Amino acid sequence: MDNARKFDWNHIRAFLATAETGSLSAAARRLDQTQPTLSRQIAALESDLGVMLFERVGRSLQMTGAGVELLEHTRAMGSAADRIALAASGQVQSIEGQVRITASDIMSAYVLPDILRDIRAQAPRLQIDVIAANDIRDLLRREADIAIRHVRPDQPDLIAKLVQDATAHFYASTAYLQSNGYPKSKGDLSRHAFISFGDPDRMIEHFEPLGVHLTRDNFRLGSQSGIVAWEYVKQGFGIAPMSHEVGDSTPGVVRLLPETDAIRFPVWLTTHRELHTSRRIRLVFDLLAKHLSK
Amino acid sequence: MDNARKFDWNHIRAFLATAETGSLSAAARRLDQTQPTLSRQIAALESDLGVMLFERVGRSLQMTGAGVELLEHTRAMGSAADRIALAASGQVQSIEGQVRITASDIMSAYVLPDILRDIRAQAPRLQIDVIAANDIRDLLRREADIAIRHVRPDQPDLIAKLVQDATAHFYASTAYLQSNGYPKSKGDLSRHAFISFGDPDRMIEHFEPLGVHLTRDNFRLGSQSGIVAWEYVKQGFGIAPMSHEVGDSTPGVVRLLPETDAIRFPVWLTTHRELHTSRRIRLVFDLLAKHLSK
DNA sequence: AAACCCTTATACATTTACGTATGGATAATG
DNA sequence: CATTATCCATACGTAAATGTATAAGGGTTT
Repeated sequence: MDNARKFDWNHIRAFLATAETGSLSAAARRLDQTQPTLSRQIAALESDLGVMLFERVGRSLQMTGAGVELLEHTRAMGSAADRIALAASGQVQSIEGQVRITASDIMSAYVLPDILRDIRAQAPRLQIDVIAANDIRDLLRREADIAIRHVRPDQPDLIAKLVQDATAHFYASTAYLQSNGYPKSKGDLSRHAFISFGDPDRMIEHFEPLGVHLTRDNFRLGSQSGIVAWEYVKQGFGIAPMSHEVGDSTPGVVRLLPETDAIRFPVWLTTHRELHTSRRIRLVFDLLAKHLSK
Repeated sequence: MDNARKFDWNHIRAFLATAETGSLSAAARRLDQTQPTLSRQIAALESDLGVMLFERVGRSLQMTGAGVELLEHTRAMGSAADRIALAASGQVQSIEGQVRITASDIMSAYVLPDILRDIRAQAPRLQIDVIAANDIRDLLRREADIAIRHVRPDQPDLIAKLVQDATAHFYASTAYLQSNGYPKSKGDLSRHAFISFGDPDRMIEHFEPLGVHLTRDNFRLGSQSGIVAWEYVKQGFGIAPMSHEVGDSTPGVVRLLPETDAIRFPVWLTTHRELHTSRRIRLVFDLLAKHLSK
């Protein structure tokens, strides 16, 4: 019947790459896939079309007459795909307007820059406003378009996506540790100085279930600004928790109790319903999701 | 970067079908897929390209300007795919030569016809010889090109593929059952007349582990030909095992002890190494594998 | 205005495809 | 002639895509 009319279009791409490079292994490298995958895809395509495309003669492949016959149309398909990519890229680059992102000051300063670089590359005409704030802004009142938060939003009108299950550890500067000693266990932490982000009482009750028992006496210095507090940690004033992504890449600061279980916190990407209609918000949302999901 | 240059080509087909039919559900029906699959594929394509293709407005989708822009190139890609299918179909139809298939006489008579019809439709110039034989032919001596067997071949030079784990049951004609009574349990079978395929002793020892205890006295009639023996069953001479595929589609014959576990036997498709180089053998082998795998 | 039909989006279980590791085979190299 | 390197095919565990079931949102009809 019209059995041959349903084949996997990706297999055509595999055939094209194999024909142009001359081997399955080279095609796999070009397509960022593995050689067994290409091997199976070509075999499946041959089976679907009912035609042999290559003769396996020792180590190298030789294209059959049928393969040559199909190659021309395959090239046409490939160039159409290239034109789609090109046109889409042009559409993206023409996107303009404003998108406001709100995130914690820590994330705004230390995590977002790499992502913003990619956004800039893809849509140079877009204007991004980063609202660095540790209190939660109201998306429904359009104080921002996209929010990066660590709690799930309660309003059902918002679109929320859990993009990461991040981990945090305790960090301190080497200078601090040389003066005050290295804590060997969770119990040792109670004798150390901590830097608070925001309300110390909330930090105390947050660490309690983890087996880290602190009191207000441990918090002699702090700031509502995460960046400022982290600066105090770098300067050797004490210990503070930090996401491993930021902590591990800060020079002069080391992770404490590395064998202890990490502190886990979720990362939620939130936006209002306009995501479904606005190209620019959609673009930024997708790129944020891609990068934050690692 | 050139992020948009790597997208799933099948998603382009999904976009094309959605654009031409006007809805995800209709596109899913055209492509023999489900609506959630299409929904995800379009969403993934939009994310990969960084462009919104449709606006979700109530029940119907409306294409965006970006979608219209890409549609033209998408059509080009689709028509190239159609030309590939057409050219491949032409290549298949031009395949000619002889292919010899060996199988049991039962399978040759009752199972192969439907498959042969498909082979004929795809490659009308192919000459198929079916060697109906219940003894095993030697493929290495080229007595046949492809063998359908119920045991795994021992020669390592052969290519073997397990295509099915078939099931068989006991069958008898309604006329026989009205005269001799319906067996209610495996034990009842010992009091009935059986028709033998080939050697009765081998059948006896084959049924022993299944809890069906027979002696030579149960076999008063038989034939080395499966078709002839099955004819005797239809004529009411006794009981015989038969694959459910054949048994269930034979009028006037019913399955005994339906709640009893089925008799299981494997179906192996075997060919010589020429499979890798011969288009016609490859074609027939793949079609047999497709149909026999259900 | 209520009921219905058709649409799209989400949650979960299953199937499918993929990557890693390995074996076999052939051509190029010392 | 042995050795190395490169290529393709197969086996198996894992990750991704698919299908089923279900909910929710709009139009259309009664």
